[in-house]
Amino acid sequence: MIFSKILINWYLKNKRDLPWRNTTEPYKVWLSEIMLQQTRVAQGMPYYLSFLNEFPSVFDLAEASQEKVLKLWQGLGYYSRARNLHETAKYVASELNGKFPENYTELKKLKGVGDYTAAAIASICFNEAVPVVDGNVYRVLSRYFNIETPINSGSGNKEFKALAAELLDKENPSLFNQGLMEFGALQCKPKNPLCETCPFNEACLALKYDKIQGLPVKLKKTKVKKRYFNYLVFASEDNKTLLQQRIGKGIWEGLYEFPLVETPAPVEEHSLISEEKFKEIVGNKPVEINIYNEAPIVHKLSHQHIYARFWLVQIKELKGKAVSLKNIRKYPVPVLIQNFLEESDFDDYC
DNA sequence: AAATCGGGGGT
DNA sequence: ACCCCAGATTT
Repeated sequence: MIFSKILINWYLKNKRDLPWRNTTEPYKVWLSEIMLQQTRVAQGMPYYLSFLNEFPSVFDLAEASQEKVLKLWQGLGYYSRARNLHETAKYVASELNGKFPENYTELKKLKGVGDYTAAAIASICFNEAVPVVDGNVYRVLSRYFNIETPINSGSGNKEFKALAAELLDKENPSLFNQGLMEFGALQCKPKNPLCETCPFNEACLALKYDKIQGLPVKLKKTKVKKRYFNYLVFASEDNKTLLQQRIGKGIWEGLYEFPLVETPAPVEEHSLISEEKFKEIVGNKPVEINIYNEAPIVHKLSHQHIYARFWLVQIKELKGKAVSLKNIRKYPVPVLIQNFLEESDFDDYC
């Protein structure tokens, strides 16, 4: 039997019942695809549901503040997705009268919509015969055809996309694409794939040559950097603190955090208070600071390990943009800060 | 082509 | 510890 036929039969029998599969509304499919980029279904699911609940249409999302969008996105990671999501919603609502583009080429022009996502939306919503190539597709095809081209190389992407396009069932692109991804997620898993019950186990070349473990081939991992964060947690007598929004290119752009003194190495109090950044934040008047966590909290991200220590700064009065502690929950913050707030009950003071 | 951007789960 | 996840964007 032909590849696509077997695949679609497998899919119809084994697919999970997921909320974004009960619709072809571009808004809902787009939302799910953005959220699921580099994100497991189980992790993205509650965010998908809360976003749809809060923003039933693209107009609702467009009208929201960026802070509200980021707050709802908090904990999902890759926050540029949320910023691009919001920007695209505003564009679709105001420039396209709320109607998403209806083909791959036009979809790809939207911010945050790349090769994969444009193909996914085009095929699922509009039955356009364009192949999706995500992590699942790389794995399934590399194994079935015993392809050793690194999947994260320029030629690799082209090769797998061409292969997927060739295999694609042009009559059923939606079923085929979703089937191929679902098959990778449930059957042809990265570790311990279910080859015994696999409908392709007689044709799969990787299984034949006992190369399941070694495929797909992926090039190097970039080295993990270590960073040392010293957060200054102010607390005034009228229950206010200082938060600042991260700006610029780096991590957590747009999220809020306590005033930060980053140092190239771990520091103790005497070194910390002599840092220029510390003086800039605290000012000239001497203040008493107390370490909250002697042992740094290690916050591990895929490309950097952050060693964070929190310093409590009791102060009489905070001027300017001080944040009332009872409002602190409204701000979008990194998980590192969220964890501190929960552990310390810092926001329960008042 | 390589680096950057999160957080969580599986092994 | 390392890898992976319905990748996109910038350098």
